[in-house]
Amino acid sequence: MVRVRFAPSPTGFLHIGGARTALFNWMYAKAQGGQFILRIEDTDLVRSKPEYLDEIMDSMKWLGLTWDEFYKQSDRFDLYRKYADQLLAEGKAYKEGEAVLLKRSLDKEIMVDDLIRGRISFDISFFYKRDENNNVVLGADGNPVIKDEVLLKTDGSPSYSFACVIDDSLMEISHVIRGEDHISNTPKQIGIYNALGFKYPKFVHLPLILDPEGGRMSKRAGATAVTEYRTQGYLPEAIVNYLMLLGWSPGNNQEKVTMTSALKTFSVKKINKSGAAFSIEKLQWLNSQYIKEMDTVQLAEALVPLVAAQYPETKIQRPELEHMAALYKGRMNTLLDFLDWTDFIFNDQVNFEEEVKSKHLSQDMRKEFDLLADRLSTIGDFNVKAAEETFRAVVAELGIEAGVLVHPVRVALTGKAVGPGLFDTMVLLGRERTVRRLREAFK
RNA sequence: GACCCCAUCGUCUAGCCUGGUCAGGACACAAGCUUUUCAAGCUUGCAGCGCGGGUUCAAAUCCCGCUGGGGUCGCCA
Repeated sequence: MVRVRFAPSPTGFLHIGGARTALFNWMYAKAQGGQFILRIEDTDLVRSKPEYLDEIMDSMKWLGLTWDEFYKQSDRFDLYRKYADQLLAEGKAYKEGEAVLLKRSLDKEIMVDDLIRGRISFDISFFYKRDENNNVVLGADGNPVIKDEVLLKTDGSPSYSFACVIDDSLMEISHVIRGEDHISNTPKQIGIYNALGFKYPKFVHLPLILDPEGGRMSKRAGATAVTEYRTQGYLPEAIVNYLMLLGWSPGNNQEKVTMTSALKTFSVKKINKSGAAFSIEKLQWLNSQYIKEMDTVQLAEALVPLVAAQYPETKIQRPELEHMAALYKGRMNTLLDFLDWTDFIFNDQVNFEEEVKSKHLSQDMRKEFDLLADRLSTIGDFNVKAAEETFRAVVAELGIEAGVLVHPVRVALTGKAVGPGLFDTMVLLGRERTVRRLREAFK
């Protein structure tokens, strides 16, 4: 039975890199018919915060990464203490003040078998104690001093490695899938497995996500927390799709992948070894693809909270929102883009971009606008077809090219030089506001 | 610095294991088509095996070195 775990520590928001680690674990569990465990590593009593825990769980649920079992290390301190006492009794550990340290065995080298990297061997010098200048500290006998691993800290809480090894063993984790930054921790943990007499799980170290320049992922490089992407209007499906492509490929030149099809081919051995730079452009493209495919009703539903946050007083109702969603869904990269496109509908006053206004409305077209407004006021049903026929008739009557009138009218109605078809826009705005904005354009 | 990992278009990647198919796809970028505008869509284009040695009839693919990038070196996780 495959059993994997994601083990975040609640000392910050769920990071996009952490989300990918969780995703790969989750996918492996699902692909193998196994179980996915969420284990909260809150052994740092000072830095762990309940609000971060809530945020991590919310983000995971939002991404669809649901878990089969849940544990918190802070509930298990007695257990770690018990094993520390056992090692103490066996003479495999010793006390230093209140802390408990592991006596290191003096193996010449330590092997770690990694499912995607093969065998990694560590030089024993990895465990040498070093001073602030990184020079190896020598003991009285002239040999290097080995730095022993802390098992229990002075405050009684377990060290990361100790709790991790005990939990992975007791929870019967079959595959430890984690970031590459843990490779160097693995030989230390191997020592703990050996002392405890526990079997090793299989290790899988994922390549790290790099910033767009290939450097270390940091706040400066853009959004790092999953919640930030959420508030910026990215869909969970798009994020999940993008993240799975970072270090793994479904083959067959697929980019947009459904989870169902991804799970059919997902395998740990096909995961890349090299780090992957995060590209916001590709995420945006995927997001736009998912938005375009979204059902209009569903899209409108997703837009409701954004609209409510931006326009708490709005009287715009659901049918109209759906109409807007249908018209703009082809031009959104993120849900947030919707608000930029549609501000002219929510606001009484049109917000003109100066450049656009001077380009399209500097020439006085009062006469043409008034004529159009007159005709639009008198047609029966104000629909797209009727608006277009009326518009074409006015243009013909004035003896001008359609384009001469189209652009200024769009700017007068929306404040923008670009957007969906003009007649769709008119109908969306409604006759009353369309006519009013035409009449007031040159006042 | 020490130890460890890694290396295909600017970016994500297929191909590498089991050497021999013009090194394939996607994002971005550029051009064209379409069009009342901008997007979208469709078509086309640009662009890559880090360097140096081997092994071999043949190397992106196997081996070694170099260089470059990343990670770790806490009583943080």
